[in-house]
Amino acid sequence: MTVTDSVPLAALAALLADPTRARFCLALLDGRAWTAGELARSAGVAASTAGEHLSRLVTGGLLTEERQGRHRYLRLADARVAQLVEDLAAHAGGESRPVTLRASAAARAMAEARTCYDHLAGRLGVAVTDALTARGLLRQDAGFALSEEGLEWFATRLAVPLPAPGRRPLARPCLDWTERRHHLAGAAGAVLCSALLERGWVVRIGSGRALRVTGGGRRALAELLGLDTGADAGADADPGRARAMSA
Amino acid sequence: MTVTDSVPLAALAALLADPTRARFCLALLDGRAWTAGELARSAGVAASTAGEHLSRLVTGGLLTEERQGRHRYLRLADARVAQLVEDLAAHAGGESRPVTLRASAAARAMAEARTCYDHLAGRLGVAVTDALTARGLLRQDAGFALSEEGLEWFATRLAVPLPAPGRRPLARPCLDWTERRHHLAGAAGAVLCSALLERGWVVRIGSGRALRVTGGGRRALAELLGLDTGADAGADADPGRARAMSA
DNA sequence: ACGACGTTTCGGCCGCCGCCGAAGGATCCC
DNA sequence: GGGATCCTTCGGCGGCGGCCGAAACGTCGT
Repeated sequence: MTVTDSVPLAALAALLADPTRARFCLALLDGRAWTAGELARSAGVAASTAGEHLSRLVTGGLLTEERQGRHRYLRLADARVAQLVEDLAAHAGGESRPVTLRASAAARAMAEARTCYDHLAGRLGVAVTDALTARGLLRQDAGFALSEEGLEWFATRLAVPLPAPGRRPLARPCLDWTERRHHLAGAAGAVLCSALLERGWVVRIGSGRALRVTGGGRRALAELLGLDTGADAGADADPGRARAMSA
Repeated sequence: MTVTDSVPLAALAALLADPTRARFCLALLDGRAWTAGELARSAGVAASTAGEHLSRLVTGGLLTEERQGRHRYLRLADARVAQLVEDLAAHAGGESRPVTLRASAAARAMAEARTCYDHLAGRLGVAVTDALTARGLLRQDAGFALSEEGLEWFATRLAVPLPAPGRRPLARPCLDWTERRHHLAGAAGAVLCSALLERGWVVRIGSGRALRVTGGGRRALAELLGLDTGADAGADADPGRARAMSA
């Protein structure tokens, strides 16, 4: 369509070159499907504006949409796109963004534990990755790779099936933007995260990507990985109300 | 500065969102340092236009520049940036693998030996400079200077006449872009390079600046300077099959 | 000293693109 | 049906940004 398209790289970059579209993609990094209206509000633009942006992102292949009734649900197209956005964000945020120490409750919760597309991030994500490594389950030399013991740990201790080796690598490093270190991503990171969520070991705080480790989760992680997730955070018996996310 | 900067991800993407700037980065993927004019021509824009783009890329941290005389040399800032550009290009272009491979082959040839303006550069250029120095022919203190023995070496051993001392210095250091060290430039560097080319000790690869040391060149350099240029690179008797450069 | 060359600065032009609000479907719930 | 909610389409506005050519600057080589 436009002149930009003569160079595919430029066309792709142009999709992310707009602050509003970039905000959309960053929000969608939590791996969940958002409605167009939610995204519009979270970015602070009119619904009409958001709608056009989202259409461009969809036709550009970065997002996929799913219509349900009067709702339009949007999510990142796949894990590769998520990886790309994370890489760019990490590179861009590099030096000039000590967002880490913002004293808001939401920021603290995010830094503590959150999802990053479909796997764990934040202090929890890094701690789990470190624990796996310390126990010889995960090797971190060139990239990430599960050891034999690691494969067995997933199968018997965690008791979840790992997908057959397909296009997506089992284990890969993902740069954590609060910890500035790598945590476990890839297929193994995804099944680990969903297992923790399914069993109620971690629960989502509000509607965002922040997570909270429950009492049962704390015990389970201690037993499975020797992980000390700290007994802080008071009232564990209040899974419903935890509106730490917003705008 | 602009509104885009409110979201670092968008600011970074905006740098690559312009076809001309994207072309620059893709061209620079070969790891060489290009002059501003070369980049302008390769992208088909005016020198003034290219200059502004390049300044933006430099201040944006994607490129680094180094000035030498009236030239402005530009290269990708580091390997991380190169990785980022490759990732984006791979995602955008879908299937443009051969470009990368050819680029890396070209990059390897360039790093090995090439001309820099009118003298030798790359590993070969630095090695020759080191050999000259080790034999007491070249002094590298403040600048570069040929010793008495060095003058004689050029006249009798290499058997080429050095130009009479004019405006152009006989020997001067020139920063090597791949080796990050200095190699011999100036009038002596120029006559040395043209002598090697004339005698077939080095030949140009394709139409670019990359060079290849021939079998005879290897022997001659070993005898003249005690230089070991490595007997690798297989078939020396096949000058045609070296199409590492292009476009 | 001079000319050639690579690069930069400066105006100025033009087009694209992001933004909005109002109006018009579409869907769900009552 | 009526009304609320979610989204899209359509003009229209404003501004950023890419492009060029001409002129100035610095460097190099003769």
